[in-house]
Amino acid sequence: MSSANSLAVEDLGSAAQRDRRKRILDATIALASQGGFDAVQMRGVAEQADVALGTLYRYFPSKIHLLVSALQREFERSEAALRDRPSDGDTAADRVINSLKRTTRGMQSDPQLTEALTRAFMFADGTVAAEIHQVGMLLTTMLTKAMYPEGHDQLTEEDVAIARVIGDVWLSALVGWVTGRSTAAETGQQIEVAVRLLLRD
Amino acid sequence: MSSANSLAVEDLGSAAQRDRRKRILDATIALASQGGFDAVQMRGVAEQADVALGTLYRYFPSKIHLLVSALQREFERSEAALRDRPSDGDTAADRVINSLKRTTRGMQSDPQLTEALTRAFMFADGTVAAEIHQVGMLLTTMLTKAMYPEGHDQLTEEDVAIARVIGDVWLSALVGWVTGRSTAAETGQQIEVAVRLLLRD
DNA sequence: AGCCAAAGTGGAACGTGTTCCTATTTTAGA
DNA sequence: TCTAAAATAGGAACACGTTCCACTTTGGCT
Repeated sequence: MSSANSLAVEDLGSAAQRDRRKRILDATIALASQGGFDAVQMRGVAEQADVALGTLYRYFPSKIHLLVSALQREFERSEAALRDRPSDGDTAADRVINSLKRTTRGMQSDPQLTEALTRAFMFADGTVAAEIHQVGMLLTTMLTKAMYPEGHDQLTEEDVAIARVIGDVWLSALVGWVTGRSTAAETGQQIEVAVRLLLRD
Repeated sequence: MSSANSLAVEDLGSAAQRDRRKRILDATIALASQGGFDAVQMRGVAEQADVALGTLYRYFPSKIHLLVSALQREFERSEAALRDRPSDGDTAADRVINSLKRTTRGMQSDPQLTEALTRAFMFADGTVAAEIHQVGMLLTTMLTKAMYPEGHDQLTEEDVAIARVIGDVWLSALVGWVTGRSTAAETGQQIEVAVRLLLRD
């Protein structure tokens, strides 16, 4: 730990380090928004974040780590937005569909960024397991909260399994859209069909 | 078309061209089996296939195209095997689970190859849409045949939707396994749970 | 204040996917 | 059989992710 009296699980280091990390992720997202995965070039990120290339690699050991970390930050924002203003609807299916469509719409409003982050996520190998796991947890949380907006003492195994399946379909649909294999409308349709199959109240 | 009396939809060219193509895909699969995605290096494939680098790129415009084409060929073999000897079982769910587990087991017996092909598939962009679509069709065919082994006059939209969702989950599970985020057992479990949720007879 | 380890800088260098070019070989058609 | 076009060989060159190194700056401790 960098400071003896810190109790945080994640040690984010000094203020200067937090600042560098933020600048790097900001630069990453700016470049990704502009030109997608290919436009995120390590030399470019370093320059735009005003950091040496070696420093960039000290913070993020690969381009994939960098992009998945950016995804994590963005996703946390989405989840927070959903927490602030949950989707309403009469049935669990409606609420889940609404939540996913809102999130999807948000991502589709910045296609290049979404392309960059999604490609990185799908390409990530075992060395990025920690970050990937974080994102998966966020997604599951998001979905089960939509299923049980009041909160629930304990989720059944089936609840979690359903959330996981929905998450898988959502990711596949997103990949299809990102890689230009399906339209935004088809993506929405795909998600809706899957959710209605899985959550027939 | 290269020959006036060919009626095939896919023009495979002269015998020499078919042979080159086969050699290239053989070399690709050999290298992938041995060392996975990273071991498939374009110079190495060219050398092992006894073909110039430029020729390799004439046949397959990128490493991703190359690997997805290899996946397609392998997948056609799997589908044919399943067609020859369909999985039996009392319910649609049982047959689908058996089919997927057989296929999955086959892939898991060559982890490096599977890693290479799966990563390529997930990373593919719109320029590979044609090949990707082929693979998707094969998968859907495989699943609907397991659902209705006797054949069916016409599949309902729901049938196709279910097959698609199952395919998505299967791919996600495979990616999880390939990237070292889940074990073979978890992968099988994940598929089984999804199928039973979707196909409750 | 002075010291030392850690962090950062700047940039060279390497590997691999991809492009490009010229010379040679193969193939199809007159 | 001869010729023009297409395909292939062989390899240089380029781009970008990644590694490495020598040097400088920063920050905490005595």
